[in-house]
Amino acid sequence: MPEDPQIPMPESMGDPIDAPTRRRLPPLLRRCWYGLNQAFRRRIAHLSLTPDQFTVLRSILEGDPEGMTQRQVTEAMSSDPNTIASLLERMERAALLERKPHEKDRRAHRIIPLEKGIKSYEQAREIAVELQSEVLEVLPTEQREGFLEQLTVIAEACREAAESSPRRSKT
Amino acid sequence: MPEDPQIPMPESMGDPIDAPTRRRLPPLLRRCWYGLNQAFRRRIAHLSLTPDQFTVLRSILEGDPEGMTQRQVTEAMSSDPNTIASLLERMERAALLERKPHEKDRRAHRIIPLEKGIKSYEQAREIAVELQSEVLEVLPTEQREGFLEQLTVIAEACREAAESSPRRSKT
DNA sequence: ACAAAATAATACCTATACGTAATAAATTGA
DNA sequence: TCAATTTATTACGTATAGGTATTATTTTGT
Repeated sequence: MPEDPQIPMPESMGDPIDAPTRRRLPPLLRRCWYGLNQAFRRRIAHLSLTPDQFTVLRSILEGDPEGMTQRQVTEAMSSDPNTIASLLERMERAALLERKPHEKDRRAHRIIPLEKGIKSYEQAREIAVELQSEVLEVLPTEQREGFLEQLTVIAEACREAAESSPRRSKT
Repeated sequence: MPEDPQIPMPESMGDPIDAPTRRRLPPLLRRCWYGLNQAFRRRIAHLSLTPDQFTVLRSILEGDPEGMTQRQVTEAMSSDPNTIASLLERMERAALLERKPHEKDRRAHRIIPLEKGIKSYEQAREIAVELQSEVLEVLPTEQREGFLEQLTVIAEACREAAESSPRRSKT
């Protein structure tokens, strides 16, 4: 598709990699994530659901409606056990799901979606699909799959960067 | 570089756009942003600086070291006035910057970086540059600029989606 | 089998994210 | 000019992000 085999190279290519004139990954990801999140939050506010609560519901409904553990939800959401614990606590209070003792592992809980959670999820999902299409539409059709593939590679690299950056000294 | 002019089309292309088998923009952006942030937070923790505080310093140092208003910082960070207000308050307490009354507009403040903020920023920036390179390296060189361009387009679309999603009714 | 290490959650803390409301000052329009 | 509107910031409340420490269990190594 590129009419020129040479890589298109903007003038800014000569600038240092962190110059404001360069396209930099972190600010771009920041704008993407905050913008997408804000849009979604506002569009589903009437459902009394937050974007993260939606993501929890998506994770457990697509993952294992019979009951993932909190740890599994944490992994599925690329999140943190602390964050997930309080998130699930609020969602249980809101009757979106329930936590049952795990029959095999008495340390763990099974997270079970409730009717209210399933219904809210289904309504929000339509809005999510519409939003995603709206955003992806700004890329030419032929570029979309390639872009998402590259983003997948970058996502994996980010996850690895996080894992290889320990909290304390690498004792 | 693609050996086949045809767009590579995974089998999952036949699935509904929100099927778990499809590459979906929101989960990918989530993994990218959280992973990158977590990695950066851990790598600069010894500087007593958070990723957002770093972003504030970058914004004012690249924007106008003579004193942007909080509103301008808010725009530069694709953030929210409330968030920025408390962020700046903590940073002022930590002596990273100071807020001076604006000489033209008595409602506004000028945000001035302090020595400590500049020093911390410079140290963190090297880590940020290294991290960004590390992540981008997983893409073949020829794909990087194109990817960042597409991400720029997506970022703009996300921002527009957020702006066109009002908090309340569009009264 | 048993002490040590690993694991699932929780408790508690600080930092963001952002909604609503209030305040004060600047801008606008008749 | 002056009342109405807009704008910059703060105050306050709830939700999320994630660090450290603790508890309860399970798994491991010998």
